Amino acid sequence: MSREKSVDKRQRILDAALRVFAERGFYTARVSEVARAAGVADGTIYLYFQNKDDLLIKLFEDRMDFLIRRLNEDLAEMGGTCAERFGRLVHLHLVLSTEATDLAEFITVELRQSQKFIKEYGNPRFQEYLSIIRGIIEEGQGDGSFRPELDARTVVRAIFGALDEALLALTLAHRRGREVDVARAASDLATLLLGGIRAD
Amino acid sequence: MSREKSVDKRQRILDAALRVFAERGFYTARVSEVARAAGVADGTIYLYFQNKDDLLIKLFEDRMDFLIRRLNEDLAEMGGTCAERFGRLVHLHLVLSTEATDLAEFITVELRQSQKFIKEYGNPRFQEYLSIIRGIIEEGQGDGSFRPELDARTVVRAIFGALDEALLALTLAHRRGREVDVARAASDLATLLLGGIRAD
Amino acid sequence: MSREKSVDKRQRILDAALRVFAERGFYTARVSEVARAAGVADGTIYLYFQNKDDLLIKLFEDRMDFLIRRLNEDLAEMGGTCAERFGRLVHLHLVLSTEATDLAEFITVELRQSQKFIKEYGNPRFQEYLSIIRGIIEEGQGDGSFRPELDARTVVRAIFGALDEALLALTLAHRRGREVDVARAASDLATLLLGGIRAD
Amino acid sequence: MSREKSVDKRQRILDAALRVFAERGFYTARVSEVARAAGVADGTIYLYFQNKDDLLIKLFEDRMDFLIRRLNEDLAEMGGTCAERFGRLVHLHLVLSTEATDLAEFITVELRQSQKFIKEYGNPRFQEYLSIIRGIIEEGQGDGSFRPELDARTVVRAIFGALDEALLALTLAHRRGREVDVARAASDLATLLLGGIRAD
DNA sequence: GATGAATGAGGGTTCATTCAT
DNA sequence: TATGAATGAACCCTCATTCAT
Repeated sequence: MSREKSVDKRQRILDAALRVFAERGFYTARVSEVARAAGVADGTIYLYFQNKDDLLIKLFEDRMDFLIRRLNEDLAEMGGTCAERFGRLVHLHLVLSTEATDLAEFITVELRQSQKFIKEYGNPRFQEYLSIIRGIIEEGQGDGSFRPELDARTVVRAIFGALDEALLALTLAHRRGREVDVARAASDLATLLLGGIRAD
Repeated sequence: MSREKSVDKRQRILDAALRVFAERGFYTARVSEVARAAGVADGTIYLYFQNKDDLLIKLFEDRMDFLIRRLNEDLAEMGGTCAERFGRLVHLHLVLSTEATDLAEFITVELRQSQKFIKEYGNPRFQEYLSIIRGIIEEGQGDGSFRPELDARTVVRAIFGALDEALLALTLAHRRGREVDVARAASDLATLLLGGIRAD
Repeated sequence: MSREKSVDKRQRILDAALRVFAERGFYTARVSEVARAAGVADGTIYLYFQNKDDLLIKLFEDRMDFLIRRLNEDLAEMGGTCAERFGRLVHLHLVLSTEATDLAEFITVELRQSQKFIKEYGNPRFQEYLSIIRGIIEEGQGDGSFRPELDARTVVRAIFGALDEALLALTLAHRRGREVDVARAASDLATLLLGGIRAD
Repeated sequence: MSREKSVDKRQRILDAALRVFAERGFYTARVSEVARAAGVADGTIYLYFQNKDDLLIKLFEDRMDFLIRRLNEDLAEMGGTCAERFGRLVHLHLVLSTEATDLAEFITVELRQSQKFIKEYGNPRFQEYLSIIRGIIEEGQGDGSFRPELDARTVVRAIFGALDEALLALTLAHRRGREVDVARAASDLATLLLGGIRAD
């Protein structure tokens, strides 16, 4: 089987794992469920991943890489003020709730879950995501548009928390079939957070 | 055995579960570990709780009740403006990172974890906690000190997210033995969030 | 459950393991087969033994202890010359083929099998069994009834090999329902081996 | 690929299997390990052997054929008395411990292992090897140099047992890097066994 | 109530074997 | 022939839960 197809199969397993983990949660999900969802045999998963934990880690890395790349590309091509870029970031984050519901649920619910992520694994991709936010904040502080006296790390962490929780709320609402006005939520959230960081 | 002692034992199990779940995570933790930590036999846990899930739910309710009561009492006796009360709330939330580290870790990490909480269980205590924040926001919007055009629900959710994430960051930092300036963080966070919601 | 009964259950598992391992071989045997043969649940085995390997080791130790004790007691009370004692030892070894067929098959087939026994585990009980034979040989060399120029270790090893192989042959014959004249075989074997070690 | 090369590959697999089975034991060894050691793909093994069991059987036959042929040729060209031929046989058996360590370990450890060999498979090559020993014994009994009253089958079996155990002991000692005096051991063993079978 | 030995369903993982290339 | 990715049956072991004491 060609390298092409192998990459394909690995990706299919990751895609399936995303769906299954989002639906059932990592610990509740069965490896055999992921296999079935991917259309492969149970054993095949172990050709591409060391074990169930490794699948979680690799899935997390894969999707964070995707989000980080998408965010970087989008912000790179838009230009604009820090405030505008910040608003764009908020929008891009929240829009996952409807455009990539599984991913949104996976990120919001599973990110904190495992000791492996938060403690042992260290989670560099998460740090990278935070550093994108931080970049905007510090740029704004540098050009005088954002309040300089606030500790950027605290601010960034708070902003991510606000985004993440909002995303969770929107995602669950969307899952339950409720109408979700992502644009409005993004607008409100951007207003709120910008109000807090903007220099007078 | 008297009612007194039974209540005692139930509480001992809850306390042990908090420690063990904070340390190991709900799914990774073993019922026998909770039993050992509580100084009771494995079977005893099932005299007070239906099963492991029920233990998690009851623990969550128990600690949220504690937090809610503490918060309500503290806010009730302090009086002051909405902004002052909001600042107090932020401080009380973050101070858990050093004064109740296990609880902080449990809340921040386990709260999102189980589908049972978020979807099936519905999680009324969490809603109650949110409603305390909401009360302050709406009161502030009512008396003109807070910006009225923001959707209170979105704001509340974002604020909780910011608090929760900040608490997580502080808790993990504390766990790793790093010096943590809770007061500073609380001050920064209050400034940030108040800046966002305060009327001009 | 009392200590008494636990010991009982542990022994029941060992007895069952002996039967199953003799019948099926260690690697081919399933833990669940041992459990069924012992009349316990699969998991119960793991209350008394760390894992399948440990069960094998403990079984080996248990039965070797039994054989060693039996041999020592029997030889202790019989007295007699070294040659007579040697003849008795041969008889006691071979009689296992009909009086403890499972044990005979287990010892002859499984003793050499596992790396764990021969290499890693080191196998002190086996050494102890050899030392009983060695004691007789060296005593005989000491009192001039056995040839002193032979290296006792080589002799002992060869004697054990002869006994073991003879036991295997008798056991398999017995298993196949053939008439087995253990006394004759023991007599021939004793004659043969004594002829080799006896001083002229 | 020519017949020549195929035979080559079959032999390479057998050689690899000998090494791997000696090192790891049949049940612990993986087919993929044999394949890697042979420098072929896993599937290739199944072009030459029906399955893992068959590989073991064929390997056993191959090496026993080798031993039997070597023994027959060596004994045929040496001539001499039965006692001398017997001494030669002992030496040839034990010398495997240093000149063909893997083979020695394979024979001594794996020969008894599988029920398949002892019960189902019946093991004609092993019988053939025994019959060589038996030939010498019976010839000696016929010409009056060996004691005629001993049952040849019992004697042969005992002799093989002694040889086999001695070979195992020497092989393991050699594996552990200890100095092994094969000639001395062979001499002692021949003396011992001849003393037992020789007519007075 | 309290115990903890016993249970046994269930799941992650392995690995002999197959078969499309 | 040869390959090695893919398969999936099988098995060891765990651990939440029960229940006789």
